[in-house]
Amino acid sequence: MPTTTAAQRREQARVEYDAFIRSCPTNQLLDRISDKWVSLVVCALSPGPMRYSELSRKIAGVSPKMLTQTLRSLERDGILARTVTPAVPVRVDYELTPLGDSLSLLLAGVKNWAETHIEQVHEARERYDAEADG
Amino acid sequence: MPTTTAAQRREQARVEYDAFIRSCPTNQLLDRISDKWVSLVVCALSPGPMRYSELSRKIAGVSPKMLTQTLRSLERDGILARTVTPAVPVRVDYELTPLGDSLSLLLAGVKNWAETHIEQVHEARERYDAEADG
DNA sequence: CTGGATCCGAATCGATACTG
DNA sequence: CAGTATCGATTCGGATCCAG
Repeated sequence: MPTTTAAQRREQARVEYDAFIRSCPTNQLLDRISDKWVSLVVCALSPGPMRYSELSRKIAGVSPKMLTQTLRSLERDGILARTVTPAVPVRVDYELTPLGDSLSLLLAGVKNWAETHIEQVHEARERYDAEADG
Repeated sequence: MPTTTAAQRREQARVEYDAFIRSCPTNQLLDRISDKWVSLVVCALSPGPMRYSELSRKIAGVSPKMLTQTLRSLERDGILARTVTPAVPVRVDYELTPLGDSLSLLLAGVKNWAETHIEQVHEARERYDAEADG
């Protein structure tokens, strides 16, 4: 007789669903842009190219580790291009690709929605929290 | 002389920047919709109301804890409404509010971008990984 | 200047068991 | 049916040190 039934079946469902989710383009994209630093980097780069140290200063609170990590993954995804200029102090520039520009446009849409509706969200929160108090 | 300099200054910058980020509506929204389950719940609910157990089944891999947590925060933000019908087995329905509908529209836009561009991302990844190999 | 490697603490997720 | 409480596992992010 089976020592596992419900647990195994649920585990199975979880794995399958996980695969489904990961294969969904929307979720892949959400996973990507949801990263805390991604939108900031894309936003920072949208006016034009920037050096590593410039980004590091503009984004302020980011650690070298996270900045590099973010930059690398965005480069891998074709969102931005990395250009190394071999000099005595090495110079590295980051620049949005056309795909990156397109993404920054989408982000602008998100930003627009956020600015239009965030107040409603805040009001809803206050109502909700007020009820919780009473 | 100070034993802390760079670290302290960065810490300070981090705190300030953190405040800036959190006050930014776009980031607030991104934080919200980036949650693994949020988009799934909104998507599941967009055709119409659903009961807790229906959601639980439709979203499959979610644990009760995460489902409740997601539902609660969405309710707090005015994205969905929770309706309790006192009966012998209690009945609870969840339904998108107008704000939630609006959000699901935005999500549709995101989905559209994702489906249009995800292939480019995949191609970029393959190129990148191929270079890494060689 | 531009990062890579490592360690560690915090936060988060998920499974399980239990309640009304 | 609709959750809540708890605990363990995992993951993430930051600090630090080091290298090209």
